[in-house]
Amino acid sequence: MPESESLQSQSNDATFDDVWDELQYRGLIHVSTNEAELKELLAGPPITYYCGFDPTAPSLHLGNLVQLLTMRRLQLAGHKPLGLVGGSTGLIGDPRPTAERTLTERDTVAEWVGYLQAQVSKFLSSEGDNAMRLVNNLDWTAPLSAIDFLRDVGKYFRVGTMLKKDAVSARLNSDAGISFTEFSYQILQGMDFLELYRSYGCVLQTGGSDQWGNLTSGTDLIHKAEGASAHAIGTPLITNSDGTKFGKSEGNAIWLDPALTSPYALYQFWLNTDDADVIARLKVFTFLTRAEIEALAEAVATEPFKREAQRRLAVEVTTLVHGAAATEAAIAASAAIFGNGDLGALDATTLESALRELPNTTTTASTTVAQVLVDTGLSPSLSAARRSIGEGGVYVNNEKVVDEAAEIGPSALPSGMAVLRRGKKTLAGVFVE
RNA sequence: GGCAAGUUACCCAAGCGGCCAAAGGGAUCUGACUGUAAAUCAGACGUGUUUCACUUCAGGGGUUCGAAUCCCUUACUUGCCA
Repeated sequence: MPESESLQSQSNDATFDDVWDELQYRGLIHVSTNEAELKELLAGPPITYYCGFDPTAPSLHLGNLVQLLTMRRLQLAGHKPLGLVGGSTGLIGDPRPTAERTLTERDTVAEWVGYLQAQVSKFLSSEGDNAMRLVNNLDWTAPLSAIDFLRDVGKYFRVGTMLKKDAVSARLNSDAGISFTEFSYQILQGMDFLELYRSYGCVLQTGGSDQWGNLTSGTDLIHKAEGASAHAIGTPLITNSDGTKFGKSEGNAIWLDPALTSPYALYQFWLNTDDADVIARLKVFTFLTRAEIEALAEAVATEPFKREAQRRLAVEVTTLVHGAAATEAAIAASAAIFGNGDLGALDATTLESALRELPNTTTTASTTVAQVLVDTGLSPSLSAARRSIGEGGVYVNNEKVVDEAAEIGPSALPSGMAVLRRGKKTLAGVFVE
């Protein structure tokens, strides 16, 4: 199968001396093991590196995309990636700072492993000398008996060290405490790195800086068990300048799976990036060169109202994740719906495909607008839907709805289509039968 | 194993027999202002057939005219002791 056009067109910025400098420019290195050694290692002959993704959900999200793109940049520099999907670590769950995780069913985890593997494969090239190879830690963890685990692996770990890891100590200091299961997570991840070192000569692990404790767990283990030195790079946690969590829209995570987050929603998410954040996002989430990014930074400073940087960011990332065709559709839908406002003037085909990009529903003319708000997911309950109407925040085809008992039929276009809007930019499509 | 404290809405957190659908803060949503930005200000924020009704204060049972509040019990969490 030929590589996607997206992968083929990607390259690192040749104006950097080496990939380390580029990663640094893009703000992708928050912590790392010995910098000088790493820089040299990355500038030298191809090395094997890995990054793990745990199946804690049916899809990867934007946070994972940071890792995928970091991996891709290293691959473009000639290094060999191992994409690990954690069939075993996903069964355990890494300790979250707040509370214990609920264990996921084994069957479910196995299913999710398949989904994540497919997603990881999309972002890394599987061709050439440094093709990406998928690995699953269940392969070496499942056959291990508890006795073997304790004798061969456990001896290398000191409880004192384990307790000092941020993820663990945060939990010990909270009133949630921590189970032995989650406490042990760092050992599993350390084992993964050792196993990959032995099987593939893997000497570098990348991951989010919140995983730093788990990353060093592996480098320490390799040092103790093999007397060799291995490296780790922790990427920064992406944060919004206004202090809110990055990667959420109305409280929901932004997923890479188009069934969970539509290409339109993804495009809109990026389009709405704050001025204060947009340049940093371009560095992390696109393959634009330093020169291109600097030009866009200039545009943000001088003509912010054109939102050129946001548009470019939205196009780049949507194309990266869903391809050019889906991006075209998302742009067309956005233009149609956020355009001049005269929806009646739009040709039916364009409008229909735009509505198909949105959450949409088919209903009858006598259904109340409030009910349609609920059916399309724009409002969580009828109460909330009526409240929104009462607040003057609901529009059908750009006409404000004033009556809480209004029906959808009379406001629909002759074609039977209607654009339902709550607030300024939360939209849904309605097809009236 | 023993003892103690705790479990309140998305999160944190008040409430300690009726005035509790439950203070306050955060998050979120809407409106104004804008550039489909930020900041700011105002309002909303259990559910519904919405001047009323219904279901919530870890689960179950009880006391009472009446319970988030008192009692018993189960589960879980934390701490101290063994």
